[in-house]
Amino acid sequence: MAANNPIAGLNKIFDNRIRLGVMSILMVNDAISFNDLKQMLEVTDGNLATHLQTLEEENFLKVHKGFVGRKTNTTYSVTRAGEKAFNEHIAALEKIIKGIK
Amino acid sequence: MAANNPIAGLNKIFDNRIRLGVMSILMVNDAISFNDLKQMLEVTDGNLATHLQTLEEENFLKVHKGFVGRKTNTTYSVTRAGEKAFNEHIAALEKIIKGIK
DNA sequence: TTGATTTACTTTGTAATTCAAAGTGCTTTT
DNA sequence: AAAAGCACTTTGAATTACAAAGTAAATCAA
Repeated sequence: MAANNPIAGLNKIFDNRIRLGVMSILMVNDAISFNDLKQMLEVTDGNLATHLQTLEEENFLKVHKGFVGRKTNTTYSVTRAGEKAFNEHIAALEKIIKGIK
Repeated sequence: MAANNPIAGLNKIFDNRIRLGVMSILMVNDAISFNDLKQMLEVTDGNLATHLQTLEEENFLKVHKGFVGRKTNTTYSVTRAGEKAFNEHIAALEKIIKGIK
């Protein structure tokens, strides 16, 4: 194994830009709604929903189905595992970036 | 358009980890051979070849088919356009990372 | 000199991924 | 009552990614 392999520490889940975006938003904002994410990332709802599902299946985020009055209000936040995995991914990215400069 | 869209500045070409790895290596090393890249990134040659082709078609890198003695020695290096595009991608990544911390 | 190996690929075929669009069910607004 | 919004799911098509096998020219090993 090449010890200097720059991409070895990257997480495949975060190769996708939308999932990377979702995570980066949720790392600094607690409990963001589906609609907010959709607007922030400028994606279709079907597309966003599938990526959120992927992230949820990986246990990287959790869903809170709540209500505002009688209207459903779904929010998302990162799990401990998601935080850990994302930080590791970011660390790998930083290593790549540092290698360049 | 959401002005705070964190993923807007990312380049689709560099979403792929192998292409990201190739570029990050070539940004700091001039004239790296096919075999060196293959070993550094731990990929199959078919896989590497197609990603190099993609990068070449985008005009992000150029190929030098040279010789060591009478043996072929192909090396790769980034183009000006590749350098620019990659730096922009890295800048977008850094912005995402900075947003997190 | 014959056979194995290396380099730098290309070709092939499959599997996975990504995405938009349309549909669903519930609620709210008009 | 009708239209629109929210939070999805389903569908299907297109793109992408990948390993494995094949190729051609050269080198090295016996």
